[in-house]
Amino acid sequence: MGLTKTENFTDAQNQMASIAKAIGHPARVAILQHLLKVNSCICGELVDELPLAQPTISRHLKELKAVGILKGTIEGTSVNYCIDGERWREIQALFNGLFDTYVADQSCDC
Amino acid sequence: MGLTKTENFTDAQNQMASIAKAIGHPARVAILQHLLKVNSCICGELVDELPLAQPTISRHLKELKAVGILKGTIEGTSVNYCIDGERWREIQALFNGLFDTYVADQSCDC
DNA sequence: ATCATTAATCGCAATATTGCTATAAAGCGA
DNA sequence: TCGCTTTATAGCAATATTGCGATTAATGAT
Repeated sequence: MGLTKTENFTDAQNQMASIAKAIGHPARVAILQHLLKVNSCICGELVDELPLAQPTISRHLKELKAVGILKGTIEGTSVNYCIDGERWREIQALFNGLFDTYVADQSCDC
Repeated sequence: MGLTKTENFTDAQNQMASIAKAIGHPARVAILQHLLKVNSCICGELVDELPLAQPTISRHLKELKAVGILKGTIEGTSVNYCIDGERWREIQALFNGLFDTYVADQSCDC
């Protein structure tokens, strides 16, 4: 039905999924990479950088902001976007928490 | 249009996005967590574990397999699924490659 | 051979996502 | 004020995703 049954999963599982989903689009990966390189930039700069229309970029920014990865500060007529460092580290820890659960001697006959 | 313009992004960006997208569903997070706990299991076990129908679980497994996170081995009438350890570490490195690009003194006025 | 078990696939319906154009909203400068 | 710049939103069309029931395929057991 296109409708994820979020109510059947834990908050932690849903949160993990939301963040991964936010990163799960090449345009949003590109936005993150650009922000990592230049620290902060306005929407228009990304419009010049990426092959997508301005409203599309704006929407992708909104989604990254929704999961807390980005912060946006109004600065006159433009909006300054940057990565939320604290949240960034938090997310990294969240992912590594999952990754590190795999133990080297994990035995399986596959 | 629901159609991601993958051709406008780099292979690395698309790969990163595909993997994140695969993890970006609570059912798939739950599947990974279960596999991390029990090392390997068959589809039916996940059907008992998760509140989703068998065809739905099967589909989620397929998506995780598509990006290489899981391996499945036919074992009689059942299929044994487990995490591909090598790929798992590879993916962890890929994510940390992105996360670690953030430097602590990343200055921004947000 | 027949039946049971297990998993994958088909095909559907509902919802979500992506991208665009057109438009609004908000601030700045002349 | 009027226009310019910048970003967000509305609204649409196309495609993708999610989930299910029904079915198929494949193996193993009787």
